[in-house]
Amino acid sequence: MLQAPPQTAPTDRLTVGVAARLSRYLQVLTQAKKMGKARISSQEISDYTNINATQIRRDLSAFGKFGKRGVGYNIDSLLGEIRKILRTQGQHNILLVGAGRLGEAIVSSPIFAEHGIHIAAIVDTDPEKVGRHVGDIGVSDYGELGDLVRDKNIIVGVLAVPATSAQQAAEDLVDSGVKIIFNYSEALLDVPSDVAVHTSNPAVDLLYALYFHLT
Amino acid sequence: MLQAPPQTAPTDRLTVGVAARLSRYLQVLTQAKKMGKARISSQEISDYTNINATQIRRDLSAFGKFGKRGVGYNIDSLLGEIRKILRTQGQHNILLVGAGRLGEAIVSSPIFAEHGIHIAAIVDTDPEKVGRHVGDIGVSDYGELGDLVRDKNIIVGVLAVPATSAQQAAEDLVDSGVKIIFNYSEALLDVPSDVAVHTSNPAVDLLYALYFHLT
DNA sequence: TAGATTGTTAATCGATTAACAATC
DNA sequence: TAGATTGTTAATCGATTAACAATC
Repeated sequence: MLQAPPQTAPTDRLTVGVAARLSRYLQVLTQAKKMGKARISSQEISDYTNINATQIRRDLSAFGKFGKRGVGYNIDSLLGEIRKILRTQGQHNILLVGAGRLGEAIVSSPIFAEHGIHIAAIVDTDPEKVGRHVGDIGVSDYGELGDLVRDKNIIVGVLAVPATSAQQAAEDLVDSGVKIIFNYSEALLDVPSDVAVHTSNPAVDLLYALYFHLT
Repeated sequence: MLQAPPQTAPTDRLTVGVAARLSRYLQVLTQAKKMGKARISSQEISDYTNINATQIRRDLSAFGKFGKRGVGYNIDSLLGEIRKILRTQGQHNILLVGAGRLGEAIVSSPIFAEHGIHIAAIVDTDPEKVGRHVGDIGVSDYGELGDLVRDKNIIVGVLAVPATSAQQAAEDLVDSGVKIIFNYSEALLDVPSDVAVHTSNPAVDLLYALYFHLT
């Protein structure tokens, strides 16, 4: 069987599955590093992600030989390699809509900063909340949403608002030019087809986890 | 439920993928019903979930002919069918560890109640928080965790605590007999192999969404 | 060396997609 | 009827897994 050229170009666009898995490896490596580990094996990553260890080695070896046989992967260098593959080296500015309990919980999480995601602005409609600080960031009036998106070079809008306000907020983000929306509300959003909506729904995950472990 | 079993046996255990997708359909249907809709097409479900419409029809038709050609699916009846398939009709009791901002946000979300998941108890180590109410539920002292798990028939523990406390809380849940842990912290948890850990990590999803829409 | 773990192959299984007849 | 959408098939693609030589 005639084979294609030995090194097929891995610089092509990743599949959704590969990008999702690489992101999870990144998170495990970040945490393992914080715990003081210097090396990690594919089996350890598998234990934390429930992704098959062979699949992990396969994913990584498609981009290079990052591991050492008999030893495992160096956490620092693997972090760098995956960041290169995902091109998430730069800073990404996001705007948070909603300074309630969920919004506060999101801002206070170290996860975003660890991955180069910068919460550049927070807006809320409640006059009581405008001017207050959540973490390091002052809460702006909701009416400034459009200006903030332009001035702060916002590329992602994160919705941490009640379901009843989510559609309106999504429309205002879209009108300001935001093309990626992260929806933490339970609402279904109608947006133009060139806008990507990711709805993050922990309760849905829980439901399916229940199915699996109760039967 | 006097229905004769179809020829192929769909009473077998579902695959992980099917169970996860059915859970997402359930969430979309629940929301669409709240919005006053009575019917929905596979294409509409596809728009909200980013799951291919053919895949949705295929998933559903494996369990019966729930739709009407030219019309779509009746939301109420499809909700009932999927709940039957996932066997999530009953009440499931969960215990929440941590009454901070994230814990409060979780309790105040209507999603859990909508899917028959009952937050039966909340514990926290902070004496300031013990005795207070979060939503309808009083906060108990962390030391009562074991008793609460037994008395309230808890099957799932939800961790909404800082990463530094997560491992200890996981161990205490495991010692009390809990076999399903939902981890909203960024910590990596080491638990016995018969305990299932689901880590829900919005920032990781965001990271991979960024890869897809920035390139 | 002896043990451990990667990198890789090959086989299988499930997901995805286009297409379209059936039928509401 | 005419338009819409399901249910289903068939082809293809990606994920999963076991196995194991290479090699640290």
